[in-house]
Amino acid sequence: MGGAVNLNTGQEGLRQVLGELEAEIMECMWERGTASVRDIHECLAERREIAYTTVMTVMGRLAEKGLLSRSQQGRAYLYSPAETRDSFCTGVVRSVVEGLFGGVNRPVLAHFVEHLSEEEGADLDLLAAIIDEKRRERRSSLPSA
Amino acid sequence: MGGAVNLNTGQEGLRQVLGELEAEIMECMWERGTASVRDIHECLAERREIAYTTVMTVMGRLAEKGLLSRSQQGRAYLYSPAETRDSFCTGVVRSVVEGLFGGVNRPVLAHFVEHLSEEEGADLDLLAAIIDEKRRERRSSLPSA
DNA sequence: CTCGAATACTACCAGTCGTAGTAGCGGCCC
DNA sequence: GGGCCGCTACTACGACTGGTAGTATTCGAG
Repeated sequence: MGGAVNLNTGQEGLRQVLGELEAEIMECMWERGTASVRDIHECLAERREIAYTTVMTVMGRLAEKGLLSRSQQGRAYLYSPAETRDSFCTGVVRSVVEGLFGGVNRPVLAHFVEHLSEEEGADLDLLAAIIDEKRRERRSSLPSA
Repeated sequence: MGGAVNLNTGQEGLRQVLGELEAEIMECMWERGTASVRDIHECLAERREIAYTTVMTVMGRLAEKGLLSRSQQGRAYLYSPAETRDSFCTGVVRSVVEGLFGGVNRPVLAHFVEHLSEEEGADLDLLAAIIDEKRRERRSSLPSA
């Protein structure tokens, strides 16, 4: 799956759904893929003072929430993100849209295209091209189901 | 501006950004356009028991947050939504997307089309049609800039 | 067996939200 | 004019979430 969108905005955006520290930690985790509490603590400690146990607690909560998965590794746990950043963000947006508009469907998309185009009008053509491509792609990869 | 999307999902979705009661109240407000605390209280009281002052407090908070605006009307305040429901929801999604991906731009849209199409594949054609229409519309409404 | 690293448990504080009581203010009716 | 009524402002509190961190416990290595 094309992880094409890697506009790493810092954790500003994650803050919509996560706490400050949680976002920061997830950002670290996505950068590394897999890490121990120690690793993340060291990573954060470079920038600011923070207790090891604080990091541990939050990572635990993150795991509870299903954002991180962990596997016992002898003495320590090894954590890894349950989803890619990309996938996670997409999921967040999806769930917001779903909640707000009752699903991602034609009227919603239409609505969005309309509103987006008011400000990012120029992208409309590009978007059309992309969709066209996807459609063709799809059509050829699904023989006739 | 076409307020075309009126899929009233109840306040499920608003809950992503507002509290339960806040969402419920906003829903009422959007239905009525303008109302006093009394009005909203009566509206809610039909469905459940709730103190007048509770409604007042929350409406006050909503006004503080800028979701409602109010104007003194002799003895009482008259509240009205600062934005339409549609506009509000769109704004929420936009801000989420912006925060998460750093703006609504081509790669993000592309990304979305890609992901959405994985599950709502059928909508792809419709979406394409809509965009096409918008493009044509735009082209004809903008003589030549 | 003992030490040390890592985790688990627990706690505390701040902020938000739902909930609501009480006080105060301004008109209206008598 | 005075008192009552309705409305607002202020205040409060409990639940929950997130940041922060201390203490207890556990488990492997030496």
